[in-house]
Parts: sequence; C-alpha cells; structure tokens
Amino acid sequence: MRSIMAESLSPVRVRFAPSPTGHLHIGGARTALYNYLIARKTGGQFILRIEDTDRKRYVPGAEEEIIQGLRWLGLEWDEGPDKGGPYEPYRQSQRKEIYQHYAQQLIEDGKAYYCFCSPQRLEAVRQEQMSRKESPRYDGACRKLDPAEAKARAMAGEPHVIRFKTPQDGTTTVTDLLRGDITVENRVLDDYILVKSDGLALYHLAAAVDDHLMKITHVIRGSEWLPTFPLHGLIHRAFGWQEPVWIHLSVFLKPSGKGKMSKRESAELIKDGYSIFLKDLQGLGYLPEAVVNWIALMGWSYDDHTEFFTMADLIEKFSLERLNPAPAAINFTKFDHFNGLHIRHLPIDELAKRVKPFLIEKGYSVSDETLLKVTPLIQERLHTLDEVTEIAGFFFVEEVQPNIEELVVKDLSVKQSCELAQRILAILKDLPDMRVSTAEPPMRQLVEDTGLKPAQVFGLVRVAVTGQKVSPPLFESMEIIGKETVIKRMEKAVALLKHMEEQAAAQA
RNA sequence: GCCCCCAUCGUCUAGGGGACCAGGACGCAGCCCUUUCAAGGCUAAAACGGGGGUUCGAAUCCCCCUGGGGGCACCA
Repeated sequence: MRSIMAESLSPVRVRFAPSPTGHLHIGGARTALYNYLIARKTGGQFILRIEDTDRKRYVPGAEEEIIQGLRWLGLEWDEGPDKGGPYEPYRQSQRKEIYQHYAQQLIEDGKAYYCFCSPQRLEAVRQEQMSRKESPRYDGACRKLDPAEAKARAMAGEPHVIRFKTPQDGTTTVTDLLRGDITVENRVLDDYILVKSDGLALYHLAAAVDDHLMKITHVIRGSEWLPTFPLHGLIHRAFGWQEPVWIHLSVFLKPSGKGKMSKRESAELIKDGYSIFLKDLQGLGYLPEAVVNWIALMGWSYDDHTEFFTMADLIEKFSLERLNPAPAAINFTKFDHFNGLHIRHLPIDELAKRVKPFLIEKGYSVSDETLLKVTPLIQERLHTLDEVTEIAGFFFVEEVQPNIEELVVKDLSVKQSCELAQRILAILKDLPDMRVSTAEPPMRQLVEDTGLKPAQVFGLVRVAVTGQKVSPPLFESMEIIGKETVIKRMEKAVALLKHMEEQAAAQA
C-alpha cells in the first residue's frame, strides 16, 4: 500500500459527515481529525456536512455539540452548515429535492425501481428467510413490475420506496486505499432502499450524491461502512461518476480490546474520570492538544519513535499511507500521559489560564498574581487540569485543616513532635521574610542540630503549612504563602499537637 | 447463520525478504535524583496466534486454520 502515493501534493476535498443522533465521541473526532489534517496538509478543503436524513433518530442539540467539539479540538472547516459555501446547503435534510432528482434519474435509466412492499410484508419475508437460515434480503417482488405502471402508481400517491437495482450475478470490486481491492459476489448484495417512503434519501444515495456534487476527492470514514462499500461503488458507477479515493478507518475497541464500547460502558467510564465523549473531556481536565495527539496515534504512526505531536506537527507529517487498518483498543492511561506531556509543554501563563476555572469551580478565591507564582510549581505534577485543586488548593484558602495524626512526626512521640514544631515556629518567626533563600538555610541547620532526617522535619512543616502530606516543593510554597500565613498555620499546628499531648497525658 | 475486514509485547505501534536472538511509547518492576509527590535519567520483564507452502533466506509474500472485530433496517 505504501507505494500508492495517493494524496501526493494535490489539494484534496474531504468531508466529515456526522449524523446528529448522539454525542460526538473520540472515534468520530479521529475521523474528523484525519480529514482535517489531509486537507490542511495538501492545501485543500475540509467540509462539515450534517447527515440528518433520519428524523426519528434526530437529537436536538447534537449538531451544536458536534460543532463545539470540533472547534474545541481546533478542527475548523472551510464549508459547513453554519458558514455556508459554494455547494450549500450542508445539511442533508435540506437537500431532499436534490436526492429525489438523482433517484429519478436512476429509475429512468433502469438502475432503480419503485417498491410498494409494506414494512409488514418485508418483515414477513425476512422472518421466513431467517427460519430457512438464509440471509435476510429483499425478495425482488417489485423489481419485476412494469416501470410505466409502477411510475403511475407512485404518481397516484401510493406509498413507495425507491430501491437500487443491484446486479444479480457477477461480482463487484471496490478499492480501499488501505486494504486494496475488495470483491464481493453481487448475489449477496441487497436491493438497498435509496429513498424512503417519506421521500427522504437514505445514507447510501445521499452520501454518494453529495460527495459527487461537493467534489469530494477522498472519502475518509469509519470501517462500519465496509459492508455497504460495494453498494456505494455501484451507485457512483450507475451515475457514471468518478469514484473518490476510499479510505476506511479502523474502529476503536474498548480498553480490553473485546468489542466496541457499549452505551452503558461509556456512561460508566466517567466515574473513573474518563470519557469517550468530547463534551466531557474539557471538564475532566483534558487538553484538546492531548486529545488530538492521543487519537491521532490510534491508527496512525509517523515513525518508530516520535510520539509527541502538536497540530502543526501533524499537519506537516500526516499521511494516509501510514494509516493502520487494524482495530485499536482505547488506552486511557496513555491519554493521561499525553495530557501530562502537553500540560508541561504549555507556557506558564497559558497553563494558569486553563487551570483557573477548576479552582473557581471548587470555590477557591484565586488571585492571578498568586496563581502565576503557583503554576510553575504544579506544572510537572499535573496529569489532568482538575488535579490543581487537590495539589494546590491550599494556596488559595485562609486556613488549612491538617490531619492531627499526620502532624505527629514519624518515629517521634507526640511530645517530641510538639517540641519540634515549637522550635520550627520560633525559627520562622525570627526570619525577616519567607523567601527560599531566607528560610531554607536555618531549617536545614535545624535538621543538622536535631540529628533528625530532613523528611521528618520538613514533613512536619509540610503538613502544618499545606495541610497535606503531599505538596509542591515546600520552601517555594512557603515563599508564595508568605510569612504571616505560614506563622499562623505553624501556630495552629503547635496548638493542635499540644492539645493532643494533653489529652494523651489525661488518659494515662 | 451469511458477508466483509483485521492479526507483532497487557495496550498503542515500528517493521514493505537478509540491516530483527524484533525497535519505540504507555503501563508495570527496580535503581538514580530527592524534603513529600511528581518530572527526569537508567535498567529489567514483556510479542511476531497455529500449520502448511514460496525462497539460499520470512515478522515481512501465498494458502488453510484459529482468534478478534464489523455489518446484515424505510439508522448512519
């Protein structure tokens, strides 16, 4: 496959054609991304087309969610329902007449026919075929109808659909860029419905017509279309149209690799802080840069070692030839890794800006000045943005609530811990300020004087000042917090330890 | 049941007949660094599903099996 330099350098026209029937997920996002990348790389156009021909499955708000999701990822389209373009409209529900026109053309050419079979009859036929262990397929009853007569019945208003007259023998060969030729026996193909009884086209017709009219050069879509791929080739050929280059992407499997993510499993994921839905990702603390990097690498690779990619890198390096047709299991821990990588790649002020909403949401009062000082301390500690609250929340509160147990120094008694805390307090009180250069030397001296381990002394200070056992670097944190607050927190720790000591004495 | 697709470490992958006792990444384990946690560095364990061919030579090409996935709607 690698020898086929399909995209070469000529501009492609590609489209992402989602149907507004639910949430945009990472699988769809990846399809959109690959389309976008190849368009930008070749200087072509990326088109957004909404495939909303099924009114029953239409979900209000889904189109907006798709648009928001794509924009969040940074995948801006050149033509689409919201911005128009030379081939508008870009919403299939608004193109009903166009499809009808082309369906008529097929009927006139004898390549499609009216079908008046009721859903009930079709269901009965299906049942019977199944009971005979045959594949369910249209039995072709209306295929034999006299075309003039059928047309008259249709014109008279008799309910009908329009079916494609699939060749009954021979084979059909279509070509996928990644898989090569795919040949099927025509007899296993059905006389697929092209236009429903409500007059709206089904995907097969609508997509073919639109791809042709919109001058799409490459169709990059999910592999769920592979089974009907031969039909799509046949439809293009029935019209005498040149086919686009077809590329079917692999599917995403659940983390176990066993099957697709079910609706239920997708919903459950959020409990673990993950989601396959784009709408959730931002709130869970993920960067669009990381999402792009992560999904780009599920089914595509650049070489044997490069893994970090910005959008600009991807546009430069992406190629259809290096797409991988095998299904890929979703790996969320790798997603976390990429998120950390991109967090560390962000400029400080940008990271501060992105982390701020998470602090605000948890009720912290955030001063930009403090946040800007805190951000460098947490940058390499964050895997997701929302972790900022647990790692650095103590910077933005008046008081912390240390766990009394944690205040007791390892291998020391409560009494000894209390004495140590008092010595620390005395030293800090005497200092002119809390700069690292001011506070660290005397504290190190204390470690030496007491013969304790650094971890023991600093651990006590850490719990007292930050309220947590794990924190950003201690002295840098104290500098940001400032002397006044540090002293106040130390005093509280001493008081707590004293109280604990008294209680222990009373019990004895 | 029928049709189609896919097949390298647990996972994402590199690999286009000799450069492969198979490379990278995540995760996992250990070590280093270190005031905690990270980040970073180093090391380790970890794979060509099976069987036939073709060839001097196969992870790479062909066939079969097996396994996995997708699809069989007046959904997309």
